Amino acid sequence: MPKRDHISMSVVRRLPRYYRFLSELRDKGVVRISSRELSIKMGLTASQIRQDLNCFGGFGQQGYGYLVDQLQKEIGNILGLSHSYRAILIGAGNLGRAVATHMSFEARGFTMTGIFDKNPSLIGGEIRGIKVLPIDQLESFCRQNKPDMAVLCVPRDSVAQLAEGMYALGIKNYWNFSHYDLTIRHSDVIVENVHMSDSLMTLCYRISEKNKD
Amino acid sequence: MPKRDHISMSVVRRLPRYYRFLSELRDKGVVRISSRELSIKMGLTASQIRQDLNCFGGFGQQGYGYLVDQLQKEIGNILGLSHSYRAILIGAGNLGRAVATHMSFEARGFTMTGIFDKNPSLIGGEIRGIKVLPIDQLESFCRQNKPDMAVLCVPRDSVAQLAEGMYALGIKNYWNFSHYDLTIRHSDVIVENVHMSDSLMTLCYRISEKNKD
DNA sequence: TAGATTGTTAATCGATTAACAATC
DNA sequence: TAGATTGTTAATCGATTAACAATC
Repeated sequence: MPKRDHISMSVVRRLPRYYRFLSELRDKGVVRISSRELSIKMGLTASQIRQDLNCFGGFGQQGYGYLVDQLQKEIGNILGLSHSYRAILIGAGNLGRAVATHMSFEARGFTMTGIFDKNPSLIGGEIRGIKVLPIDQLESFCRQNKPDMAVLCVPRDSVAQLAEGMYALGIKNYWNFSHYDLTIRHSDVIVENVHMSDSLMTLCYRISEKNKD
Repeated sequence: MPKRDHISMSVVRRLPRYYRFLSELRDKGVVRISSRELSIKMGLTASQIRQDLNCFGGFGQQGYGYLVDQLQKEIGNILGLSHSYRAILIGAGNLGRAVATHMSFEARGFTMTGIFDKNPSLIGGEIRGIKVLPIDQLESFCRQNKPDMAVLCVPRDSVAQLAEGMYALGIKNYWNFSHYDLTIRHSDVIVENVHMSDSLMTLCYRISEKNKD
């Protein structure tokens, strides 16, 4: 389906945003949109939108624009959201719980299949209908369920070693919230590091710059 | 202090990451580092690091490198982390609690001064020693305490209207977790939208691409 | 057909990298 | 002084924007 065989990361990082805007338009019942109208809503140029979409295919109709519903679905497919990759959560504290309950994994290509913690007071509890298991059951769980991805909501000091072990159990993909830039030297590993506090510091910078004037 | 008067956003977005890496090195007791060594750790080029830093000043010593402790402090100052902007949290649910407890606001230029919710079962509770107040006390609180920034952890449908009201109460800066791209037309407003699920979708894309081969 | 808007190529702009002179 | 490494300029690369022919 892709017209080009390699897509630049800056385009990829814009796809989820296109997906969100189109989903919202579709929910509002908007049938058709031109690159120009969309560009105004999203704060991009019409050129860029057409350029981006054309990395993957010609989804529009000349003289008419794009069908919102169809384009939203196409981008969902490009993102692979109809997959159902098996995810597990490591760390059922405040942050883990928030991530597990706030993200609709199902709508984003994943199913949550297991939750683990080492804190006895959390073990046995339930999050979204899934029991929190002790971390020492991780190995047998992985053998049985072969999860595709792990959400890491553990303290920063434990994450490197933990990921090491999980890689040995066959987990190759990580969504990492641990405030530590996880890098794994294996070429088949994908890590998405999320650093919420980077965004807070950037906000601090921008406020400070503004206040200088 | 800045050598150039306008700094590109791509440089700004890298500053928190420099800050984190340097903090870690300092904590490990590393005294001195060259752009080349740092570039290897961070996965950047040495050129880029020198270029980035020189937007703000000559922090290094030719023939020697950079003093880790000093450079970390300089970047902290550039980011404005020694400020103590007054922040409030709107929405004390799962996500709000996680954000409030997981971010050390104090180390990032902010102090948490108030927490608000409309859910009676949350009101009166405490998060990090701060009482959760009913949202209808927001107005009087703002008059008294003049918060600089609001962390928005509310459902996506309520955020636009809420922010509208908060702007009227004098709040100009927003850290928005509400799954909605908040845009406010006033020129003195700064919004940092955080979309964690964008990162999840990007991960889904990358996994799907990898699995194609 | 005329009007609109895409898909795509070409031009521009900005960000990254390379190179090297300055200097510790 | 020689060696190392910065600060800075110049070259390259890639991403964004502009323009326009294709076509619905």
